[in-house]
Amino acid sequence: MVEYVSLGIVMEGQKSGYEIKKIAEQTVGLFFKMSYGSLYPALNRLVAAGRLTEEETNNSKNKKLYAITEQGRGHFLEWLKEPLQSNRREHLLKLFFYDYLEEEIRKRNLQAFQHSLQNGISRMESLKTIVSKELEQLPNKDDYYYRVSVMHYGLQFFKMEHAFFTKMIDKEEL
Amino acid sequence: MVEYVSLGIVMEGQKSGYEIKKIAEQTVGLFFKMSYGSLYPALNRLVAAGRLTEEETNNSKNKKLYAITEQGRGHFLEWLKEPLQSNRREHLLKLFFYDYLEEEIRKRNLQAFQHSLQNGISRMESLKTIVSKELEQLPNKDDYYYRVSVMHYGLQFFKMEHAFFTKMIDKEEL
DNA sequence: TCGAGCATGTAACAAGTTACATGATTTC
DNA sequence: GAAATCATGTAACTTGTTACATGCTCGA
Repeated sequence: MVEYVSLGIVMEGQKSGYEIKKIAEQTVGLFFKMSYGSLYPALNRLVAAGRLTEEETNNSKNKKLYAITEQGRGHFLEWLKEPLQSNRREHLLKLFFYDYLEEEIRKRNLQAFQHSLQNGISRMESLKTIVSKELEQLPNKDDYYYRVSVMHYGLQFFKMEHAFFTKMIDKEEL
Repeated sequence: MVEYVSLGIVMEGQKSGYEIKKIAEQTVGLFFKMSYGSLYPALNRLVAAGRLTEEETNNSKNKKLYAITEQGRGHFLEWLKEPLQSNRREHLLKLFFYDYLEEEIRKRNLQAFQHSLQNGISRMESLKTIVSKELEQLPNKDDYYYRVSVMHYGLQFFKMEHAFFTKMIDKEEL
């Protein structure tokens, strides 16, 4: 993940590791944290793989500037094209870079994800009905309030994402 | 995390590793995955630490039943008492077990979390104003649609959680 | 009898965090 | 001249996943 985010940020132009981290914090920081301990090794791997170039700036502060290569750009866009998946909020990370993606693929992926959300909503709704019935049979249903609440959370979550992605697809004013 | 979830599930009564995994999938599976590769070693660690007891059932299927000890119960409840944090959705995991927590601490923690959410909403709202103004200055603001969208996602997310936790605090019908 | 489900486990690997280590530059 | 910020890096550790390995039991 660190590698893709780094590539994505460098897509904008030459950056130092330090700058990459700052940008990540200020933009996707809400759902993605990167530490120097993972960033710097990642940058070195990306250089070794030919996806970034490293330029030493001889300003005595040991600052290095990273730029993306054609290969790196391709690699990043391949990743960006892949279907959106909710795993570890990767879908939000991808969404942040979605301006770089062609409209056609973008729309296809957004709609596919939207369908999976609709699916989730349906599944949660039937589960809710079943659980509610089972709960009615119990004399002490108050003892399961929080246990059951996480199911409701799931439903709210899916609905929120669904509403949000509907806006994305229609490119509504946010 | 696996350790706490395992303890939490065994709080209900004796279970095998296999059962623990199944229960986890069916309940908190939406936001928490556990693999056997992490579960079985975790159970052995918990036994070694005296938090679970292991009972061999000689049913030739090599099934083992785990039960929680007093120490394990205490350890689990200590964890549960700690302030709710959004990190890796730990707050949802805790919420699932919140029926085990005393009302006083529960209410205090829920309210504290609620305040942090309110804080998040405020921060996102001011950020939104600033970014909107900056965006108006640009001729090509459409090129930043998705980049900016994740900020709106953050706001929606906080609002959804806020609404949900309001219900939790008031113990409203879900 | 065959496949699904029950049942446990390990070893190699992946990804990231935390703490430590170092030093320059800018700002007050 | 002290503190904040810029700037990079490593080593040990944490936590978990994936793939593999093994075998029982029950129902169609």
